[in-house]
Amino acid sequence: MYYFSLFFFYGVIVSKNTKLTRSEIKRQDIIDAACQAFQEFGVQATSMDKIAELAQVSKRTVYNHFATKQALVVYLLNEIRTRTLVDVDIDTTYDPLRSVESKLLTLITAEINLYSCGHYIDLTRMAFGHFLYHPEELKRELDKVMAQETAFQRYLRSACEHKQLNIPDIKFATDQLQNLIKGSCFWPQFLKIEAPLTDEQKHHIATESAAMFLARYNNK
Amino acid sequence: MYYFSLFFFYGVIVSKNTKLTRSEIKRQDIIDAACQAFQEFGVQATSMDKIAELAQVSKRTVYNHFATKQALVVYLLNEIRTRTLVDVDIDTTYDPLRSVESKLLTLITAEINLYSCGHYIDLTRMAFGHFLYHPEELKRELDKVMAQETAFQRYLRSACEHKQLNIPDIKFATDQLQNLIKGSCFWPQFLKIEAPLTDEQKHHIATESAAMFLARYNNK
DNA sequence: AAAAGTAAACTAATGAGTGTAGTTTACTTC
DNA sequence: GAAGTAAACTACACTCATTAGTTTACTTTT
Repeated sequence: MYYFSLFFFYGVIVSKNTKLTRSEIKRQDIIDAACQAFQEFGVQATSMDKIAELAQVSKRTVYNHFATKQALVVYLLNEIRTRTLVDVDIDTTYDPLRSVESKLLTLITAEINLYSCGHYIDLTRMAFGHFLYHPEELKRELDKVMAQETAFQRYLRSACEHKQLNIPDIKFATDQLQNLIKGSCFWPQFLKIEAPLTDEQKHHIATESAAMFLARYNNK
Repeated sequence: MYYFSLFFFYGVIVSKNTKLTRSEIKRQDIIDAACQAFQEFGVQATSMDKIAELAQVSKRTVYNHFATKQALVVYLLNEIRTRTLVDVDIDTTYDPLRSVESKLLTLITAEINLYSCGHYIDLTRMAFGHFLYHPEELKRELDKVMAQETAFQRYLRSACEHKQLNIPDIKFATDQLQNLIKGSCFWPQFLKIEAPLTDEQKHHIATESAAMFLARYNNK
């Protein structure tokens, strides 16, 4: 059972008082159960009866909290996304006191850690099961998640302006760098065909990605 | 309607006589309909009734040709795979008369074309919808498809032995190159979030992937 | 005549969502 | 601390739609 709960307590409620009402506990149980089941079996293959059973709650209670299955799915997608996007707000302007390589490594590592936190993968997996056959909706969902992409772009542009890098097409180069990282850190995890990366592996991928990128675009 | 039939005629039958029996025609209609529906809506969301309707065939006829829905799915996956793997049998030994860059471009282009042929994407999309929540089976299916991966590896090893490239970890470098290509040519197509690539785009990606790879590993 | 196709009605199971009558919980108020 | 109350929970029986797969009685193709 590789699942672990994404939801523990509502911060707000915990802060006012450690005690949760029964209703809140039940709601949480439902959300946990749905989260687990959707991720493990997919949205389609998970019935509301199954969720009720997993949550140890009557089916009627599930419907008291969420009017429809769709509502439950949408709630979860939004909830996980907002919890995932703990905005990786890294300074993206070129700093003459720091080597481009070092800065790039920091940015790459941040990205790898985002992919490794589990929630991000879980979110996209769930979204996929739900949206794989609705490309327009999928595109919309994914766009919301791709905020990080621009961090690279901003820094690369800044470094180019300071003549540290020589990149004819920044958008394209950003994609190349992203592809190097995602191919090793995101997709295999997404497909659950590769075990989670160790810290050494992450570090190796980060340094090698930076090395290849700089070999191509460094302004020597 | 972006679908186009993957199945037209059985080569064998066509060669003996241009005429197909009614049974064979019906069978083909069923296969075409299933193929289309599975790719468009997913296996789960496609009922046998729907397939019969699309194929303009009675439901019983569907069951005369395929005992169960599962049998139909398995048949299609195998059929598409064998049709897709028109083994890209490129020579992978280093040739002193040809630059590494040129040879690499040939290999990369072959790979991009494989991804662009449509069948490959359709196959993996269908396999995914079917196997996303059965990682072990998915892994097995994918492994069968990943024959091309070794072509790069063989050539890179050969070029290393001839001191043309300097690659400490060939498997890792192969993955890097694959990631550069797949990130632009496979995944966006797979997710149907990007229009098919034009020839210029393909060429651009091929040359830039080779350039980045050689910038890193060329033995200058 | 044999093989294959047909429509249509059928079974059995599943799953979303509802209605109901009775029970538990938490929070007053006496 | 006992009694009352409203909200939330429970079990369960129900509707309605869908879907895999079967059966039947009849027709068309080869």
